[in-house]
Amino acid sequence: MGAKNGVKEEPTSSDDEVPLASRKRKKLVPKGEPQSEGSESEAAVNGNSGEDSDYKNSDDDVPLSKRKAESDSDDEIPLASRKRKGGSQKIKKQTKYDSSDEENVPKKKKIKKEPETNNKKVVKRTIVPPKGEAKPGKKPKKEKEPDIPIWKWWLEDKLPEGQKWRSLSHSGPAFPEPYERLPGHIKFKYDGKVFQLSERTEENMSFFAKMLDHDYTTKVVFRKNFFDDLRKLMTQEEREVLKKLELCDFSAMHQYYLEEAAKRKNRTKEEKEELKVKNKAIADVYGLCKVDGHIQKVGNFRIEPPGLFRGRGDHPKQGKIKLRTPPESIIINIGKGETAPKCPEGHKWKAVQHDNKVTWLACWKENVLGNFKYVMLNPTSKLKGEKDHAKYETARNLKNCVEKIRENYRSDFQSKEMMVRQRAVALYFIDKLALRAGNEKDDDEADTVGCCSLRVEHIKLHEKWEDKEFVVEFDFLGKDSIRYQNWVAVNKRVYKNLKIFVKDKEPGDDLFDRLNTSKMNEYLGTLMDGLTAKVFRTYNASWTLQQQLQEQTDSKSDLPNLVLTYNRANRAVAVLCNHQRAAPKTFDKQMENLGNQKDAKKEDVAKQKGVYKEAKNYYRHHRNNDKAKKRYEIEKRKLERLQEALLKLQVKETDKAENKTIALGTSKLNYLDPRITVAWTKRFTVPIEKVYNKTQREKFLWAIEMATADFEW
DNA sequence: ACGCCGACTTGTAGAGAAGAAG
DNA sequence: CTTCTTCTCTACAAGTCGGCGT
Repeated sequence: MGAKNGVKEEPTSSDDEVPLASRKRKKLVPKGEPQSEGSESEAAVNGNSGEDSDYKNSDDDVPLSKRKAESDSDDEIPLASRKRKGGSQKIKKQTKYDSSDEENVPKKKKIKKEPETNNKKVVKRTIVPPKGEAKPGKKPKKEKEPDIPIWKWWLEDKLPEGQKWRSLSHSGPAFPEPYERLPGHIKFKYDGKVFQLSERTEENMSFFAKMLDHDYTTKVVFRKNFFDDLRKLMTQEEREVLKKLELCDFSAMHQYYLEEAAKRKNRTKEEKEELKVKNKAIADVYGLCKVDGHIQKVGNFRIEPPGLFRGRGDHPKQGKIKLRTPPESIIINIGKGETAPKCPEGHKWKAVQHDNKVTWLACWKENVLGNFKYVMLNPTSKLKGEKDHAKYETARNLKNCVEKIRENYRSDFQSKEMMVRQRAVALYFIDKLALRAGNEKDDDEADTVGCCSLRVEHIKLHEKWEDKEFVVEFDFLGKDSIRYQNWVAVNKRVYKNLKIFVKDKEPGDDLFDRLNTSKMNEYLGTLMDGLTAKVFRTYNASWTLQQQLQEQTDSKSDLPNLVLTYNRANRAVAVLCNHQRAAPKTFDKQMENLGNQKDAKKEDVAKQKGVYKEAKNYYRHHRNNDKAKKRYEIEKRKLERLQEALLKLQVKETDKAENKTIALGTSKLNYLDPRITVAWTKRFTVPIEKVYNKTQREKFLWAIEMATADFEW
């Protein structure tokens, strides 16, 4: 499946055969080794309000949830008791965000004044009445949609550069259910003795108890982080007693939650229906908003519930407690002149702002990593659709100048300037292998890399590998700690350069020590407007899809085989982008089942063949017998249908086998220009629902409308 | 130049719904 | 109808990248 071969000629050498087929990739199951962080957290607990609270991450670790629900601001975080300056040399993260009010509001550059022009255009008032809670059964009154359906956004007037909307109203975010205490008979025991827990500790423990069957709870780092945080959030009395996680007996709690889960699963039809109605009522209020006069779906309108942080791979912060987010932490973004969504009784929003340079409706800062979380629109919205379209247009644009860029970097392989050489080689990888850019990462994140952050230890150079020359072996953990393993025959000059880059370096040293993503992107920007590293991924993915479809589609194929062709093209892209999934747990069994089904069907076919032949024979000798004729025809059709079914099974089997560890969804959703797919389905009259499910059709409605059968990328 | 921050896209897992098999 | 499988959808973590302040 040399998807990209033949396109990117490498004049200088034989590196065209990317041994895609030979890739062996597996998810690295990270072994959670100790990673002991020292005793900082202990200090945190003890120094709770003392002057020695100068521990790492002190800000992050301050138990926000100490705040009373009614508290009206963040101010009560004992600022005074915390040092924010002294000794901060070793404290990198800490300053990231501070707890004082102003500082916690994302400082938007120029949000202060909105251009006058908008005010004029502010469409009439909200249709989504702000509500404290969903009123089941009563939907917000619907207004009729404006003349131009929203998904034909390309027919609408463009907004001025940088402006994202003219008017915006919504109902704010929905909050998760409050914690429900365990029934009295569920006891928690510590060191064999029943112990009465405070509500907060019980809630925090419940997060752990619910996960007891999960692998996470066996990991040392996870357990330590959890228990450290748990202790910080305990009452004084609890802290004095509950000192070791190992002595905590969660079995009663765990059992209880298992039963609850079972109950949930065994809900009756009526209960399910009731629940559905209730959810719908919530979605009708919080799931919709109005942008520039159009009703649009909101994406993630629910505030994330509290729980334990599930960092992927070997994340140093896995297991830390993600606190419940109170309204006091949430910033609302709405149109000027709109009434802010109603805040839950007795609370108030952290702030209400009117910034039309951003697309989010609400945001808050999450306590574990200190990142912002946003409530944003659904992918079906104009705002997202337009952006998506623009992304693909940029990638298409790259198509026109990619050859020049390639020539460019090839000649840079010989530059006297080391940075330029490194940049050229890195770009070669980004282009040829669709690697991610690879920003630097902090020590308190999982150790993963991309192109620019590759280290010496991640590649091996082979003068000869199997039948190829100048092979680079890649083996590293990429995004989400997914392993990337590949053997690539490269341009000879690239190989020589790599030899130089590696020379006199330790395994842990940066391969491209003069390079980083900003330099790369800055450079790319000079080559083409809007060009950045990730555009290459989009470009190569979409280009490969089109190429594969063009090459592989046999217009005489029947429908199942056409679909198979599409899936194969899709798969070639997924392989290129290294989109992996864990092999389904029951994969082998499933394959076996399919095999059995196929055998059975084969038998049926054989049997039917006999019946058919007999009928045929009989008919041949009784030409004028209507019954014989009818029987012959019936048996014939039966046979055909069976053969068809067998074929389908066969196709299914191949498709499944090839798909074992490959995830198609990501590329379909994020990398493949939907217009290519749409054009293809139109050209070969494949029903669109064979390749896009409902959500996908909604997301790509713009492309379904836009692309004709002759669309060419 | 560089590090931090904010906003936005990309990515996998897992829950829940729907469908097929027994 | 129940049970097991498969598909769909949501949740939320983890990237990318531009801009700002120093």
